Amino acid sequence: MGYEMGVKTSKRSSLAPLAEAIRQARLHKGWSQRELSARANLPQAQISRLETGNIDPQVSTLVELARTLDLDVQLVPHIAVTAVSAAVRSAKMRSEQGILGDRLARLQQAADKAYQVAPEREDLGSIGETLRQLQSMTLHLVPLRLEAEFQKLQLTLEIFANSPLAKQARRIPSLADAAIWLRSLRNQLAQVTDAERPAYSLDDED
Amino acid sequence: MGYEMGVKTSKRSSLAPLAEAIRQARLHKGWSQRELSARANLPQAQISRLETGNIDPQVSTLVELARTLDLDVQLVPHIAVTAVSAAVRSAKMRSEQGILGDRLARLQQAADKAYQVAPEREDLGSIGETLRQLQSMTLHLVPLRLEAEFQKLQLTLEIFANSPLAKQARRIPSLADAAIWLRSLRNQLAQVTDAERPAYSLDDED
DNA sequence: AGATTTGATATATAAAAACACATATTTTTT
DNA sequence: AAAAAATATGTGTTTTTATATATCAAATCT
Repeated sequence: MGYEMGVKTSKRSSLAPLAEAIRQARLHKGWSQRELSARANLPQAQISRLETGNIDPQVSTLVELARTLDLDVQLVPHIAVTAVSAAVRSAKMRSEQGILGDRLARLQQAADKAYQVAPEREDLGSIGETLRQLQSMTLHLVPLRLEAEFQKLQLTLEIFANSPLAKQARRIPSLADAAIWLRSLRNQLAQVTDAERPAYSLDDED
Repeated sequence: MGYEMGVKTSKRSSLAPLAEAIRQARLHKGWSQRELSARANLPQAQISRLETGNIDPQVSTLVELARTLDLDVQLVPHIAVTAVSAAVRSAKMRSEQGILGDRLARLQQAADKAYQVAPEREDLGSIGETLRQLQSMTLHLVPLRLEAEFQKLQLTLEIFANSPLAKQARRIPSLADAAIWLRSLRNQLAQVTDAERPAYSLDDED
């Protein structure tokens, strides 16, 4: 199977960074190849081949994938690459901070509402309080990994607040767990703010 | 000839900016399609078709052309495009200012040398003086259009300084012309520095 | 453990680029 | 105005992607 792949591989080696960037962007959105394939209207097989560097796609294919992933294909002068990298990094950071802030605000609102429904539940009070504290902290990290947990908690809180039955439900372990988890998260962040290194890494796992 | 071009054009419309960027980069280098074709090791016909948007090239083709033109194909997050544009603009500006400064310094050196050879020629003295003034000015524009003229002048000065025969040549109109041209250029720039708009446009002619 | 999802490959067909030429058509130079 | 250079376009062949579909192995979820 290894016949005549000399030219191919050399030609494609320069494409590897682009392929990897596409993959990372997709993972960052939490999309599977199939999900991306549906959104970009391209076969999943094609995306796999592209990401693994087994093809040298046409520019329109790359552009379409990029567009779907909120990316722009641009030609950057070599003399500007470092400046551009810095600009991208800081723009990303700002954006993710904003996303995190919005999430925390919505969570806190949901927690407050739930607490009004059931003021006897200490865990709800704790959750609201911790969320308030988290918001007031200047975050030195953008803990993307937490988004899934946050989403679950948001849902739980909303269901609790809106369903009149949920109040007297026999047990809602997720809420108690969430209270504990949130407090420990706040403690970790407090350490960070007190001049320590981040407990959660800032970079992606590559 | 216009049969079935619906899909093609729509697919390719998003590529137009890239094609145009390649063309502009090539023109900025002062290269013909043939020159680029030789450097990038691609047929000229292919470059023409790409620049006119008549094909949807493979990514390796785009990357190879870009690399030859000192460009990098990058995926820029939409949220970062404005910041990136700014970064690119300022990096370009810094670089071009540097190029212009170097050119002026070399010109002045050549003019001085020529003046030493023939101190009786007033035009040479004027040229040297004007070049000195141009260098000391903070330039608000990057007059790329002038590079060709500068190059010619540089050559003329060097030939004059190095050839012992040139001194008593019957007429060297280019030198006298250059002296006048340089002075008028300096005057225009002086106006600019005195709060006016640039006489030469900063942008390219598109 | 079993079911589902995910990513990588395989195959066959259609479409398009890459290529090497040749040749117009425009633009620039002299 | 003529010559030369630069760009666009045409043709036939080869190579490669794009697409549809199926399958397989591995990771993930229940």
